[in-house]
Amino acid sequence: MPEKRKKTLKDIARELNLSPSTVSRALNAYPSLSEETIQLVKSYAANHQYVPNPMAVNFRKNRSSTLGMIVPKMVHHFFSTTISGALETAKKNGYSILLVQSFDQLKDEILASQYLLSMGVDGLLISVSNETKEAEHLQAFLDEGKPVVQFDKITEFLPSPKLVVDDFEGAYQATSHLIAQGYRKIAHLSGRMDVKNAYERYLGYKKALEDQGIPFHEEWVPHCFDITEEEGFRFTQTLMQSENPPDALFCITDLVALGAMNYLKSIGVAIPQEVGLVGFSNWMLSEFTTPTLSTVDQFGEQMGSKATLMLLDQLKSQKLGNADTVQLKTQLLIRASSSKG
Amino acid sequence: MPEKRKKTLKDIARELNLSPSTVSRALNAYPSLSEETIQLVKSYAANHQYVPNPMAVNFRKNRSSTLGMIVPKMVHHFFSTTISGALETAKKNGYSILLVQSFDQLKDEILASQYLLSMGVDGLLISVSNETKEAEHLQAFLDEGKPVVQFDKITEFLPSPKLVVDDFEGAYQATSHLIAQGYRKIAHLSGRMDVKNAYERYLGYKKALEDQGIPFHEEWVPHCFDITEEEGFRFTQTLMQSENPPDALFCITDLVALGAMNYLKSIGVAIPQEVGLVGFSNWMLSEFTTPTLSTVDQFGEQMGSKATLMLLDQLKSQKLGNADTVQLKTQLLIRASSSKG
DNA sequence: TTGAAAGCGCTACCAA
DNA sequence: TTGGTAGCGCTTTCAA
Repeated sequence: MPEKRKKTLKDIARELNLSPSTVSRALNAYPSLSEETIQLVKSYAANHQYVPNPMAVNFRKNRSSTLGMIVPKMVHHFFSTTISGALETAKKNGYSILLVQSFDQLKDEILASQYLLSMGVDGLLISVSNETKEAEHLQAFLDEGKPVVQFDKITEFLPSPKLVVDDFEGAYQATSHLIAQGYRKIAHLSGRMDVKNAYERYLGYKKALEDQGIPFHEEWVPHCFDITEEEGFRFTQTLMQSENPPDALFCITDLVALGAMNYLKSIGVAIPQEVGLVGFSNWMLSEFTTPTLSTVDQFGEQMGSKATLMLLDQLKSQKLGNADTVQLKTQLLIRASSSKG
Repeated sequence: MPEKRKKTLKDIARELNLSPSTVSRALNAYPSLSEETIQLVKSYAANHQYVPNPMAVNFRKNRSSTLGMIVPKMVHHFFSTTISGALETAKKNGYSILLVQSFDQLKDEILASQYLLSMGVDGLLISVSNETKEAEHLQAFLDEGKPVVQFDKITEFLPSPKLVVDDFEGAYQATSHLIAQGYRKIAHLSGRMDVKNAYERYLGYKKALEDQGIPFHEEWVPHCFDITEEEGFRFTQTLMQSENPPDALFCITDLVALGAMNYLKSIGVAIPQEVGLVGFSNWMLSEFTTPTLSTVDQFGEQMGSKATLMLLDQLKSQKLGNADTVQLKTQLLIRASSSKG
């Protein structure tokens, strides 16, 4: 390799007959320097394409300028938008992001945490796995003085700031919309009740029914475990074949709604005329189904960005006590699958 | 913050009455040390949860253990699988990945390159934007002795190893499959002819027709510019309304095929009975359309992993001359949209 | 087989 | 307003 020796700060100091400290201060715009010196050094550095060695800076400042980020699975559309938002915001603030997937398994999440710690990240952004029911591995960050921000999928076992979507409200609105469209027998393809988001959506659904005086039937709330298209298909089949089939389905996520849609189409049920359908998360695919799928948008990009800012705030303030939960609003997107009129 | 002072290598040396160099050598399993000392140091380090400071190591070794990765857009399913594969492989080899998106714009790609360079990455993985017709900004990496590997979307303007999918062969197989199914009037919803992947697929399509003696009609090959569902819909409409409508469509990507499918369904054309349909890339959604969409899988995970290995190889060998192109096989996935029988 | 010590590039403290 | 200089934690020569 060409091995071009890079110019260092010391080189500049020598060439300019200044001390390294002065050059350093000039480059970092210290208040006490003369405007003259600052200009001299800055223009010289620019003209000789001096680039500070980031490794040296980080080493000296005892930080890595890197944030760890753990998500269940990055191929999930929502998480990829979340990551995208976090990356942009981190970059703008001089940080980079080290990304790891937990594949929704506690075991992998623990490994990921240890890995990030060993890589010396300055803080952690995490959306926990479905299996996470304790948080020792995350507490380890706090113990080292490294802030953590949880987003979307959170655990109460770790005292850190949390950023969530208002799942309850999103589900409430989705269900209310179905009611407003004239549906009365509304089922909910739910998730695991020990996963907070799923539980909140369930509660929002239930409350909406209650508030408009629609009876709630436990048997209309099957629980998906893996949250797949296949489960959506299968549970919808069971529901539709029961003696009292529903006339609308509110699904915990778009993928499940897609399964429901596919089953309904397979037996020739008209959507939305005979059965209404609403999903959750605004997956890319929901725009392109036939009919298009009504859903609840979670603003993933914004969430990733906001979570990063919350983490950077802690890094700046050097305070770790905060364990507040910030809620982001959702937005109901009404598309063809639930629009009778 | 609690500010727990971390144990350093020097601490261990003192506590064990050894010199720092010996401890360092023991931890890194140097050949010349006595087995005894190695064991002593290693177990002591483990018991006192010593973790080497990665910043110091990188600084000392004048590297960052970080690879830059530029992709057009990470929310695209193919790229997110690619990233996933790269992340895993990098991690296994002690490297992390710094990810940036170009949003398919040269301007952003240039900024991304400069950013990665300033962050001191050791090498670059890149899938170039549609706009990239020169490579000065990438040459800058080579000039600094940092290896580059291009994958999927490549430019010939940079002499670096390249990893691509055999687009020609994939398109050839897809088209041949349609012919084998009995379709004879096969259109191709193509892309920009100045983008290599699109051009190769176009050539594969054409060659397949030629080899089986099926006439080629230029007017059956509209060119998408943005590669969207909307374009798929619109161009299919134009084709189907022409005096000589095709009986099959091979689409440059699944999203375009989805648009085609949606148009065909909207006018009541039966898929695959009346019109056959094949996409490209195996987007997640292609499994879940009705009917399910035949497509060409590109093994994104494997591609990301392989590209990373190619980059690490160069890092190890310290040689930058190589500009070979490695081709990965594709796999035709035959699903309902093209299965008459 | 082990130790001593220099030094990677930068920042920040203490002086002047 | 500027300079001198120690030192971050580690690796790696050179010497023993």
